[in-house]
Amino acid sequence: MKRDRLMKINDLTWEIPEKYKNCMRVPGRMYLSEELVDIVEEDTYEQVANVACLPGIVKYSLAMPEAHLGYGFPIGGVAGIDIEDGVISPGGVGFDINCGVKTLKTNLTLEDVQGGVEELINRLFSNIPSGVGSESKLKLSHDELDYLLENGLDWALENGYAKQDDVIHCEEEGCITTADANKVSNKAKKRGLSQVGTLGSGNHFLEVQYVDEVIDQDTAEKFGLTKNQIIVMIHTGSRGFGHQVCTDYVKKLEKATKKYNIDIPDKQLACAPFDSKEGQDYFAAMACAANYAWVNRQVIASWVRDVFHNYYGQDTELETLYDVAHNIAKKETHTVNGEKKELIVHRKGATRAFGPNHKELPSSYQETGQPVMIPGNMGAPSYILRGTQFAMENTFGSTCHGAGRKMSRSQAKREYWGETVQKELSKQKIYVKATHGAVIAEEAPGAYKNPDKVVNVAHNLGISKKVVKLKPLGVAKG
DNA sequence: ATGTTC
Repeated sequence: MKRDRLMKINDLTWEIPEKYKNCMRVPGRMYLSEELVDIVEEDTYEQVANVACLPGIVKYSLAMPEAHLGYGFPIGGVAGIDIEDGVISPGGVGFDINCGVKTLKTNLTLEDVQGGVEELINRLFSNIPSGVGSESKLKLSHDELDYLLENGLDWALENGYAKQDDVIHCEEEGCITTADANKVSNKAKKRGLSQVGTLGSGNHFLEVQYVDEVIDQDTAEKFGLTKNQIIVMIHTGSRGFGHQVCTDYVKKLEKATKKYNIDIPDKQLACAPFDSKEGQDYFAAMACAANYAWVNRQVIASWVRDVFHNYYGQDTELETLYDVAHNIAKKETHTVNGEKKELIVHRKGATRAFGPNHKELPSSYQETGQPVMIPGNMGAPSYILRGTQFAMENTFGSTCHGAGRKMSRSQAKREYWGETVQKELSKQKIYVKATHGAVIAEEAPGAYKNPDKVVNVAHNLGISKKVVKLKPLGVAKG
């Protein structure tokens, strides 16, 4: 990245001045270490500046420490936009609407699973469909799907896939109530009918981990986390359903951008006034995809429970720590220049990180702030952090969602061979089971930035604070 | 991310 256009605010905060582009309404703000500044692509910097041109954006166009190139908005991008005179943009949510992480904490320890991880992962792999276009054991009728889209986790509760505790420990309690299934195309619904309870492909995974290090003892206790405890992380989203919703609405909002004479520097920032018919239709359809993803992760969690119960006994506990979205636009109230404002907060490859005493958090997390899950890569640690007041004041309550790619998928496939990567991971006692070698090559640890360095920026800055460090034992991938 | 090229 060209440093001459960046203004250094402090060691971890960099600003793109408002005057960099004529259309910018606010400055850009990127949270990066010196080292990360050097590896962020020039185009990512441009994307942060472009987002600053959107009508209604307040404070800053933000980029979290993992920032890299995305569709229109950067991955790791956060934008708070005034709902009264601002826009909503599908590019600020991403194609995989409500891609996110659900974390289950077990009552098993490292000792309990030693020697059995390979068998456990194989069982998880064969019980939870994965891969591109994978189909579920669960087939829904059109009416059932419509109900699921508008009711989210309540559908899972009523159909025996969830407990009340799962609903409480899920962002938004697993349902954006303004979802309207009439705003979703039949094409999207057709793709969605057979994919509830499927993992998908790419960076999606199901990982068995253990708590390697307790960093914040007090919060770890409140989260119910202890050293050597076995943890399961589920990373997936709304599959072909959400992808189709995004595709449909990018086209509709490209037209709306022209209709409402909105001047944008990049076609991929297609948007509509939040308050317009097009904006509200997208928001109602996006909510359906968000609800779909919460149900998807919950159904997978339910099958994960079945596998553990069969393998380790019926009394094995797998409680939800939390389920959090990292590709979503949410209606939230934040303080802007001393005034409370209703915003549509776009988080794209960014995790919500609400701090203590936030009314939207369950009572169990009022004191600590919400749990934040940041996966690393197949061969590296993941972290559980907590949300902070600093995040509320500086990032609309957001932090990074992962380490961020360092290499494109195609480049990774040129650099790595799946089976070689698998063998190297095996030497580190990490068992990987995938549909084919290409996915392992694309997801090779070397294709990602060092997660410790990215998480440390978030931690040192204070937009989330480390609670425990997790190490992978085995992973099932699509 | 994605029935990986409308």
